[in-house]
Amino acid sequence: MPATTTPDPRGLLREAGLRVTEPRVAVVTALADNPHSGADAIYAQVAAHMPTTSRQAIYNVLSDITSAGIARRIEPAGQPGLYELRVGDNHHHIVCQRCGAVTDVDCVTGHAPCLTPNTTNGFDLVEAEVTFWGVCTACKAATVPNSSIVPV
Amino acid sequence: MPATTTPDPRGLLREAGLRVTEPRVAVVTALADNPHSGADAIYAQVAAHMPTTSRQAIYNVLSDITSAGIARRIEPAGQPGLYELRVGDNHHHIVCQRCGAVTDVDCVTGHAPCLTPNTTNGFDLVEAEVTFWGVCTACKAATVPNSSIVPV
DNA sequence: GTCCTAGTTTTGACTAAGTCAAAAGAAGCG
DNA sequence: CGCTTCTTTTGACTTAGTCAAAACTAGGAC
Repeated sequence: MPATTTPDPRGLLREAGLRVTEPRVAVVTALADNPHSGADAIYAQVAAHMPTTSRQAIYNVLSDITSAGIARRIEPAGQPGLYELRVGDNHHHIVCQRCGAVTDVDCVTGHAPCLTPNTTNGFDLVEAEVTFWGVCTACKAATVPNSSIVPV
Repeated sequence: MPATTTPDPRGLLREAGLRVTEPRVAVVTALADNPHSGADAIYAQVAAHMPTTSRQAIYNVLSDITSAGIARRIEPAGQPGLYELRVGDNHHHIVCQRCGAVTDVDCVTGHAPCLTPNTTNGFDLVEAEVTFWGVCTACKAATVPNSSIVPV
């Protein structure tokens, strides 16, 4: 009953020039079902179906598919690295300061860098990464309203 | 020779309602001299003058002055937490993808959130954090031009 | 000036997240 | 069907940071 929204993991891998193996298919599928997951969450999900999987394999696969351009790694302050399959559209994220929930936000301009600073201090600018911080619906509704994980 | 740009560490601490102790003064001074330093770099700098200092003391002080509002913690992806004394002006950062160097960029609007997404997915928006990624002058000039620490 | 007490610092063990490297195992070409 | 190269496993290790209890000290009270 997991309504696999996956656009064919095997195809994705093959197109990226990566060998199609069980762990890789499992990781891509897990990411398609649960975007913005960390290595550990993915490991848990994959290990449920494939108990022989090692945590190291997950790290390997994530790093492989990230450098192959299938996945992207984001790292909001105070959280371990999270991965998502949505790549190349230069979108951004809203992160909940209380529970860490992450959702996507479309980029206004649609191409990188979507913003430019008024002075670059001599840097060659490649990309602007925008992270919106706020409080998600669930946390707004929660009973104890004052316990942020990220001090403002 | 260290042209202490410090606006009186003792005053800063006292105004924030914190006890003025040697480790705290040393950490604030170190941060004033070297903004965007990590806990370890600060520890090295402080320990040079105060060899009895413990790494834990540095973590305590950093966390104290951060929650007192004297310092701010930033955490660019792939790097440990960095601290700076410049607070309350909602500025942003440019980070070098090769060497990790960080410099400040003034915020265009000057107040938080300086940007708003076109959909908040139900989140209450608090702040927009912008990180510009690029290549610093030194790395542009470096001999080996292709070894980023952050894959694009 | 001296004492007291809450707030600080030290010490040292511990956790989380991730990396490194060598050996065992499989994908897919010929 | 076998070979070669790429993957995965195993397990030790590193880095960044947290937790908790004991020792110490800044600064107000006397």
